[in-house]
Amino acid sequence: MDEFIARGFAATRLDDVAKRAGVAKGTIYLHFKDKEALFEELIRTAIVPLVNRLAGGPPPAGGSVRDMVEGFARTFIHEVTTTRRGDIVRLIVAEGPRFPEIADFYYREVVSKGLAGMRAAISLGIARGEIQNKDLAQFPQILIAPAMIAVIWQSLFSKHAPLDAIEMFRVHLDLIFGERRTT
Amino acid sequence: MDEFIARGFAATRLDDVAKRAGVAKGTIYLHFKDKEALFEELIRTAIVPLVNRLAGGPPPAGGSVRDMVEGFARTFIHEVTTTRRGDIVRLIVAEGPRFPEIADFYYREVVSKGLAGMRAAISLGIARGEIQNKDLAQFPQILIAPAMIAVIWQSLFSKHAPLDAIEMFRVHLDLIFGERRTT
Amino acid sequence: MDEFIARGFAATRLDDVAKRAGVAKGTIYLHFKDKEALFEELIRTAIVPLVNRLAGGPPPAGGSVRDMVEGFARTFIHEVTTTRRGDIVRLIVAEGPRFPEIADFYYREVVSKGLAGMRAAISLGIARGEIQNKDLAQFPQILIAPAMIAVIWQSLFSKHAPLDAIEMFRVHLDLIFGERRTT
Amino acid sequence: MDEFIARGFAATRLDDVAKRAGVAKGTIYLHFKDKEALFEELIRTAIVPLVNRLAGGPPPAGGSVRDMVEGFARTFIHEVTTTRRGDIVRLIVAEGPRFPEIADFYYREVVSKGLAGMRAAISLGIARGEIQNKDLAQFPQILIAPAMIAVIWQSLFSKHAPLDAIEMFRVHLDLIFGERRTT
DNA sequence: TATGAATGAGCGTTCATTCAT
DNA sequence: TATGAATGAACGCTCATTCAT
Repeated sequence: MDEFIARGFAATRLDDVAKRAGVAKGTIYLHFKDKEALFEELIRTAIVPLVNRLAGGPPPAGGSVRDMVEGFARTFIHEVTTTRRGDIVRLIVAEGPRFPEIADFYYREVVSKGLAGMRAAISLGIARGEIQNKDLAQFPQILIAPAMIAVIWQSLFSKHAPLDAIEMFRVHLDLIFGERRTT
Repeated sequence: MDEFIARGFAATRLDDVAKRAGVAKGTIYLHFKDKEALFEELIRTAIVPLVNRLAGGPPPAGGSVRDMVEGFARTFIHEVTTTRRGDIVRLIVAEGPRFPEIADFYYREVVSKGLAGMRAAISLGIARGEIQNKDLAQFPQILIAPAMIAVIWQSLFSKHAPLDAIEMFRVHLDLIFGERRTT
Repeated sequence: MDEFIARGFAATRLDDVAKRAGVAKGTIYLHFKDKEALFEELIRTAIVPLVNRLAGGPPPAGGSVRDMVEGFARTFIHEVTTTRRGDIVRLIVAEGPRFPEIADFYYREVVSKGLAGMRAAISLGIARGEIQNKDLAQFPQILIAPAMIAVIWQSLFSKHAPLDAIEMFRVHLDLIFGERRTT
Repeated sequence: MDEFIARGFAATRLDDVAKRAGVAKGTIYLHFKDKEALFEELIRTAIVPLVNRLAGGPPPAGGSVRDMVEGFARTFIHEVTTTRRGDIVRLIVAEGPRFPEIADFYYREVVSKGLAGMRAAISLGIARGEIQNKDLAQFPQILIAPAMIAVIWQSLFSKHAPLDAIEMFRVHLDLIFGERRTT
C-alpha cells in the first residue's frame, strides 16, 4: 500500500512491493491475479477501517448533535493526519477515474454511508432546533467538505502553510450550528 | 494535456501525446527536455487561465460581498463543469506528491492568490456586517471547500449521484452570510 | 505424455503435467531429476510398445512376404491412427534435434530394429522371387516411407484432405511386389 | 529463422533473434506484432522459394517423365541437404499442430501444388506407358515419400547411418517406372 | 526545425525448481 | 514419500529517448 500511495498505480514497481512485503516477486502472483487485482484488493482492504470508523461512532447518546458531529470530525481528522488513511483517500481521488470499480466501491462503502450518517445528523439537528438552515439536509457534503479539504491540504500544501484542521472544522461548525459562546 | 488528464503522468505515452498534437514523437524533444518537463510545462500553462479567472473578477463594485462571492463561485463552477479545468485540479491532486514543483507552483499561483482574495472578501464582509463569524477570515478555505468537493465529486461520483454544485454552493453561502429571504 | 504431445517440450508446464497425473508438482522431482529427464523417460517408456509391436509380429509363417508386410503395415497404420503413437513419432521428429539422446534411443530401439526387419523381409522377398528389384534391400526405408508420410499427414493435413493410409500402402506394395490381380 | 530452426518456437528467445539479426530487441516490434507473428511471417517467407522451385522446374520438355521427376527430385534433395530448407519442413512438422495457420498455408502453397504437379506427372507417365500402376495417380504422396523421409533422416539419424538420398530415390523411381537397364 | 526508425533499459508475468512441513 | 507455497531467473513486450536524415 505504501508503495502505491507514494508513487501511484502505474509508477509502482512490483519488485518494490515484493521487497517491501518481504516476499519474492512471484509470491505476489500466488495471491493476486495481476498488478491491477493487487491494487484493487489493497484499496478495498484499506477502506474497511474507514467504514468501521463511520459505523463505530454514530450514537454517543446524551450530547448535542454538534458534539456528536464534532467528536466524529475530531476522530476523522486525527486519523487522517496521523495515519496514512488520508493518503488512501487521495489515492482514490487520483486513480479513481482509471479504476471505476474502486471509485464505485468507495462510493458504496464509504461515501454513501457517510453521507447518510451526516444527513441523519443534520435532520436531527434541524428537528432539535440546533440547525437553522433546513436546506442543509440536501447537501450533507457541505458538512464534511472542510475535512476533505484538510486531507488534500495536508498532502499537498502543509509545507507551505500548515493548516489547523480541527480549528477550521470548529469554525465551520459554528457556521452551521451558530457561534458558540466562549465559556 | 488531455492525455495526461485521462491517464495520469506515468501511464501516458508520448506516442499518443505526439499523435494528438499532430507532430512526430521526436519533435516533443525539441521543445521539452523530457516527459517530466513536458508535463510540468503543460500544467503550468493550463493553470494560467485559472489565475486570470481569479485576477479578472475581484471588484465588481457596487454589489454586496455575497453577490461578489456568489458570482465568482458561479463562474468557477461553470468553468469546472463545462471545461476540463476541474480535471486539471484533480490531476494536480493526483500527481502533486510526485511533482512537488507543480504543487508548489499551483500553491503560489492559484491557491495563495485565491485564498488571499477570499480572505479579503471575508474581511470586507465582516466589516460591512454581512458576515457574523469573525473567525472565518482565518480559514478562507472554508469558503471554497464545497467548490472543491464539487470538482472531485463530478469526476468520481456524478454517475452514482449527480450533484447540483451551484445550489450546494448557494446553501453554503447561506450558512456564511445568513439565510436569504426568498423574494 | 499427452501434455508434451499437445504442446511440445518447451511449452509444456509441469503444473499441468502434475495436475494431469494427479500428483503435486513437487512429487515429480522425487522421480525425475528435472523436466528434461521426465521428458526423456516418458518418451523412452512410450517407445517400448512400438518396439514390442515390431518384435511381436515378424514371423507369421506360411504366408507370402507381401502378406506379412501388409499385415505389419495394417497393424502399424491402425495403431498410429487410433492411438497417440503417431503423435509420439511426430514429437520425436519435432524435438529430436534438441534431444539427441532421444533421437539416438529411438534410432537404436525402433528405427534400426525396424529397418533390420524390413531388410530381412525384403531379402526374403527377393529370394522367393516376390520382389524383382534387388536394390531395394539397400533402402528398406522405402518400404515404410508411405507409412511415415501417413503419420505426418494425419496430424497436419487430414482436415484439408483425408488420406486413406491403408489403401495408399496397398498401392505402394503393388509397386514393390508387382500389381496384384484383383480376385 | 536459424534460431527458430535450432530451438523451436517456444524455446527461441527474442533476444537471440535480435542479436542474430543485428538489431535491438525493440526493433523486432516495429515490424512484427509479437513473437507469433514474427514466426509465422518468417515461415511464410521461407516457404516462397520452395514454391518457386516447384513452379520453376515442371516442363523440361523433350525428356521422359522419369527424367523429369528425377531431375526434380535431384534438385529437391540437393536443396534440402545443402540449405536449411529441409529444416524448415521439419520445423513445420514440429510446430504445425500449434500453428494451424502455418500448416494451412504450407498445405495451400506447397503441398497441394506439389501434389498436383506430381499427379500431373504420374498421369502423363501412365498415358505414355512409362508407369504401369494406374492407382498411383490417386496417391501422388507415394512419389515424394522417400524424399520426405530423407529430409527427416538427415536431421535425426544421419550421424548414425548416412543415407544416400539420391540413390534411394533412384531405386524408388525404379519401382514406379520399372527397373532401368544399366548402361 | 521536424521526422520516425532504432534503441535498450525496465517492467509485468511465468514457471522450473526447492524445501519446510 | 508427498505436498504446494515460495522463490527468482528469465522472457516477452513497452516506451522514453536518441539521432541520422
